[in-house]
Amino acid sequence: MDKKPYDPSEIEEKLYQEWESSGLFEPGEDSDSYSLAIPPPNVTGTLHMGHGFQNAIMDCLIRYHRMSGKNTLWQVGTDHAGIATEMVVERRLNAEGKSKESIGREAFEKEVWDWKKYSGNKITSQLRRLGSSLDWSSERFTLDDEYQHAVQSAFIQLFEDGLIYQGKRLVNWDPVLETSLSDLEVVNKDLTIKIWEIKYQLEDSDQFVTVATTRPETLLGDMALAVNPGDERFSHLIGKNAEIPLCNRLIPIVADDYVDPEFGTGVVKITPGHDFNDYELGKRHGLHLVDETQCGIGTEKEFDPISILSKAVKIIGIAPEKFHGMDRFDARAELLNDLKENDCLIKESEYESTLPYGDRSDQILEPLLTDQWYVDAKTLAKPAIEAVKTKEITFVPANWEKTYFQWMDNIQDWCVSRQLWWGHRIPIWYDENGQAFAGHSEDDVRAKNTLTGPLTQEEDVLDTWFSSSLWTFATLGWPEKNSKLELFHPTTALVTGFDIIFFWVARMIMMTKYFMKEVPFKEVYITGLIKDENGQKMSKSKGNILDPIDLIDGVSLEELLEKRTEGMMQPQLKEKIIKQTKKQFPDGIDSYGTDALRYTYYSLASPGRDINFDIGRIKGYRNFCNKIWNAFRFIEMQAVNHEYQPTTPKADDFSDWMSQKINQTSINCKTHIRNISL
RNA sequence: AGACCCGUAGCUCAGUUUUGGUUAGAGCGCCGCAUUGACAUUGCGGAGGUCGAUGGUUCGAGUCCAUUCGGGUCUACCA
Repeated sequence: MDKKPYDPSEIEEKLYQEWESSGLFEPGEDSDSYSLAIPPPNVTGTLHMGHGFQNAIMDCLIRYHRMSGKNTLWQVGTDHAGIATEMVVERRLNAEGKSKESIGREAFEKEVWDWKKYSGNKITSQLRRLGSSLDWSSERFTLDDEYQHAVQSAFIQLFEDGLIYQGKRLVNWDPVLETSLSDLEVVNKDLTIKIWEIKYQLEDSDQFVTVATTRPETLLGDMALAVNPGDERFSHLIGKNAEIPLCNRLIPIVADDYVDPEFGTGVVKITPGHDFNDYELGKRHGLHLVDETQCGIGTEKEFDPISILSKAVKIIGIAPEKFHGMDRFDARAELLNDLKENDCLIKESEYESTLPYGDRSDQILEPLLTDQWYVDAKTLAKPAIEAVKTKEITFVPANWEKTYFQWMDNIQDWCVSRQLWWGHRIPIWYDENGQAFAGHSEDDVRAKNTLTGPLTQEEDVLDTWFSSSLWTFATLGWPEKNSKLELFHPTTALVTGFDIIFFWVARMIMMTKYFMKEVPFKEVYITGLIKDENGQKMSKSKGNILDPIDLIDGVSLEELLEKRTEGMMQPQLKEKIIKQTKKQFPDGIDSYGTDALRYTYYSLASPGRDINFDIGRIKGYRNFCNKIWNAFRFIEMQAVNHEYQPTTPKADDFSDWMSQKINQTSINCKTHIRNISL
């Protein structure tokens, strides 16, 4: 017998391989089933503490039920993560002096697939290292042929049922990635920004009105001014025209309740092509261009917003020639200058407001008028709301239901098209007249609609979350009917973070209710966020990221520093991060083993609460593992030394007490696991 | 503007609903002692808490109610 203390790395990996190769994690045929679907991690990503935490919980649940005799399936798979992955590959191309446009769509897709192959195994090997007893025999990827077929089928059915439509509307536009984003991908940041007051001359008069704006360049696309109907200061102006400075265009002054007389100057410029509220107001008043020099009001049908920005957010269209081709912010500076020279700029001041940023690109977004595909979320939401109201699905902890309802009750149609190349290409073909037909392939579309003319396929791809909203049933082979789907759907529980309740959980419920007529899962366990020991969110820019694998296998200081500083968006933070890391982990991080890590997660887990991960805790649990290890070593040694032979159990006080304790412990475990209080 | 969460020992956290009930627990850290044959990733002992504050309900409140302070999150936002 060796004299060494507990050394987890030696035994854990070997044991996992034995488990996996023996088929222990694979499901059987028994109808008494229990199933979980893993929230699919980004295929090119790496595991973070949150993954570690959630997988530890899921593994506990699945192992408990497996050992209780249930037929278990823990579905594993990865997500293609459209924008995130496309960005990474694009950056790599740029580093080589290439761009995605220069190599073309097909070559680019191949690049991404290569990248996926290169980095895709990393995440799965990390999941194995965490000891997660996933069924690897049924691993799925959201861009597998079978999964693609499911996504297409879902899209086609929604299209044919009239729940997906194409529309020209304002979307949140990311000017760097040059794609639309859904409302959820917008991050509103609180900032101190500038606000300017600008003079608009009244028609046939030497009088003017003053308008406040934070985006003066949108003036080039103004279609009206608006005042509150009850505001006596301006009631005489309603119905009159004003001239946009520098633009030689007259715009009507309209009355609308949207205008708050208390705010700014009480007069608002209306730019329906570049602001969501203005768009709605413009629609109400039927704003449209009568000719180049005059905007008019009319019916809602006549509403025709104008856009003065291209997809690269450069000035175009009806704006004066001199601004054409200028970036939005350059145009702003230039325009302010011109306004000043023409005595049209009255005031510049600062005020607290918010600006929309892209969650991936971290750039200021621009509302832009484009053709996009939308899912009728309001219709799909109804059964999804019902499912939670009737307790077909329960949230743990229950207070998340409130958050869920709050969002679902006010849900907006979901923009699902993205102007990217990496993803599920929208299964739509257009005929010569631009009419859209849905189908699995060009042949399919032709056959179904008896079309003979030329067809062109839609260029856009689908929002990644569209495909992941089908996750629980698409992984089981839907739309083909099969025994697996029968056996394991709905899944029993979902374990995930609150940050994707809207992105994923809500949409899964909507889609699954629609296609399967049942819920995707019966219980949603919402975990808290793993933060650092000071309660700070773990993030690359703060340099406080911990890799669960490093806690398991240990890491040297050099490696840790390398990891925390590579590929940084803000290199100026590098020194600070190095200093702080050196201080916290002067000798790197010890190897603690998977069991100690998971035990730490369990001990810190409390439904719905964020976790401040304290490195001290894991040390304690490693020592606890060591204790158990040595206790067994001791027993083994004594058994050998004393040539112990098992005999029939004798009734005595001590063993009665022991078995009673063991029984009670087992009952406690059952209760706690049922309540997911680990 | 609305909704939600947190505040308990020096630090990180249990305990708070279902069920209010004697001296409020754990790990780490700290102090003291012990110990080289399962284990120093050790053993034994100890100090340390106005349970954020105020008021209320109650025989009894960390736990229930109201108010309030501090920290955080989400959703929606007016030029």
